[in-house]
Amino acid sequence: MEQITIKEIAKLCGVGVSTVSRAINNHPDINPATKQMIMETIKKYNYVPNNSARNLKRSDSNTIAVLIKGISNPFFADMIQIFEREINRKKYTFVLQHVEEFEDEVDVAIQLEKEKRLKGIVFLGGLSNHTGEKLEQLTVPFVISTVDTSEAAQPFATVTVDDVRESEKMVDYLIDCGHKRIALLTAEQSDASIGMFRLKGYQRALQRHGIAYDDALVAWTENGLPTYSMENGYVLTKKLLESGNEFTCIYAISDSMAIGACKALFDAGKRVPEDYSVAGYDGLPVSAFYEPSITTIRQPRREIAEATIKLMFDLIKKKPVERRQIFEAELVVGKSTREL
Amino acid sequence: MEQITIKEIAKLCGVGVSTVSRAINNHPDINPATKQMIMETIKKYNYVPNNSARNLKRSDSNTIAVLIKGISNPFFADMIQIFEREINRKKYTFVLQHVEEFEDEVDVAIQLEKEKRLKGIVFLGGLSNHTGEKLEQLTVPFVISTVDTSEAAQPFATVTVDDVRESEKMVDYLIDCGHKRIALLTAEQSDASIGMFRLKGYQRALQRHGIAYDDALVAWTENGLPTYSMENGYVLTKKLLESGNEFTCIYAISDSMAIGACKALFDAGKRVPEDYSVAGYDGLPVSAFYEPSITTIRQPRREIAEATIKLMFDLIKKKPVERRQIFEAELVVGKSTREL
DNA sequence: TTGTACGCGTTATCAT
DNA sequence: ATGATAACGCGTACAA
Repeated sequence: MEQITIKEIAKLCGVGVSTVSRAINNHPDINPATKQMIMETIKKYNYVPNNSARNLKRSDSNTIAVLIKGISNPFFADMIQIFEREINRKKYTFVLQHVEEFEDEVDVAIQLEKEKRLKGIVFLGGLSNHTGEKLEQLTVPFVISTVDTSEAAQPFATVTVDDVRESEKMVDYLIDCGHKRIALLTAEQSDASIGMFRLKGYQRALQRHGIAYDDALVAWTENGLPTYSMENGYVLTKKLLESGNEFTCIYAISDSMAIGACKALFDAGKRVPEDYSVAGYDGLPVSAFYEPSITTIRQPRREIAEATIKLMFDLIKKKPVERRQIFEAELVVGKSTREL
Repeated sequence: MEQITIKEIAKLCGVGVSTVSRAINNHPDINPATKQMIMETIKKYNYVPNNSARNLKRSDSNTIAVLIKGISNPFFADMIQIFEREINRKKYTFVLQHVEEFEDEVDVAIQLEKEKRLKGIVFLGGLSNHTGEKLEQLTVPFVISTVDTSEAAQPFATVTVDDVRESEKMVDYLIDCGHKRIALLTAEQSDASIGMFRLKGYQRALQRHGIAYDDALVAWTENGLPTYSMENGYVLTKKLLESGNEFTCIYAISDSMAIGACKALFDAGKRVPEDYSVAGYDGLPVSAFYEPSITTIRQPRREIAEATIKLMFDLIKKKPVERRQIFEAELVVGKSTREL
């Protein structure tokens, strides 16, 4: 099957290519009759304009790309929907770009910006330890969503929660419930992002309440399992139980891990929360549907997503903005924790 | 910031553009010294080739696109990983393309094929009621994964399970457990795809066992909620309970709905499986971690994903293939159902 | 081994 | 309102 081009359509219609182009792109100065005739032959011959050629020629495009590392993370599910809806609502084109595990999201962004003549970029996930040198190669505005880079004096636009503070809030609550020996399920020891922040919040809460930090109660991810998965939560909890160390509560840095923890406890014949309290983080829908419902930190995902897009457009429109927006998360007390 | 092009790099290096091109694309006939020099200036000036121009010029690209409708569906999560891994393993480029809810996935495919000079296309999700006329506009091989179009004599390459048969298998099992009044949580009444198939399996099982099909036990999705969500399962179950109709078992056409059903039952003071048995479909990881674990139909997602890619490459290589591959799913008996 | 020049399919500028 | 033509940035014959 031969590639049909705009030239051939022009020939078939007995007009010039520019007229066809005008028809395609809804230009005003074209005879409605000619336009209709052209559109009909286009339909008839199934002509589809080549996007590469368009992007090459165009100088701008009203397109906003959302780059996601870890696209199947349930945390992003409804956020993606909101990005899509809000960007379309502004008559912009929404492009969702998946970034592979081994890829550098900034490299992908730089490439995509040129390829698609982007107007703006949203980073979702990943992007933890970037010095920012590379980010300066981006010539369009960008917003980093949900990743709290937290290094002071970041010039970048970010919309996040304060992971340290929220984590501390949770552990505060658990301590207030009377728990003193709180186990922590967390990321790899090398993690310098979310895992580290939530760990820091844990440590701060302990310290403020005069409880000694006990290494033996911290379960680091070290098998190859996906950090935030239920399976990892299960495995870590099992190891914790087998260690013989005593604790009355498990705080997992994600809801999925918390659910895995519950399952491990059930399998060991324990009850939640009667024998052990279990808490998570994120406020995924499943935390409310699990039985017992999981005590968690509900991140305002909708608000974060909406604020991200608003910030994006404000930057595009060069309005004055607050570049560093921090949302407050909500402690949701479920049935998985109890007072001692 | 000026767009830096291959020409400028050539000028900076004092060579012709073709030499720069050769350096970039790892061509053999180039002086290693020249190449290194060029690569250094490229790095120095942060030159990134424009993909649109490349795609425009190239006639082929060793790229395979995976088009997904409903990208945040947890059912696809690990499948995406496998696609990514397998395609990369074959030294092909993997492109994940999200299809918006209101978009026609075939239109997107046609456009993308031209834009990126694709070698092949995988459809994941969506694509229910296509007559196939449009699909014929695709000039590269494509595979439809997990969507059982099931209309006989489809000339398309598909990798699926037999949704009707598997659904029937589940209901068979429930009936064997002694359940006679089995409520069904299903999709919209207008659904002509997965929802319809699983309904059909339900009906067949009832019929074979001489149990009358009772309209009152079928809860159709009709609020605007996402069909396969926990929330929808919750709402439908609640309505079912309030209807006063008697039943001993709930069969939901997805695990998420089943979990929502359990929650609704718990909230109504019922126990699972003592008061009501609950079954799902899909075999998502969460079905095993939920308490009680959900009796479900475990679709072999890994195998389906791997077979999809294998079929894809066989089609590309024009090897003889079995165009219509049907995998068997596994009935996983959890603790959410019991014998009467 | 390297450089020149053309064309990929489209849009935009400038005539008409 | 319409048509010819020059870019857009790159790859690749072809010539050197």
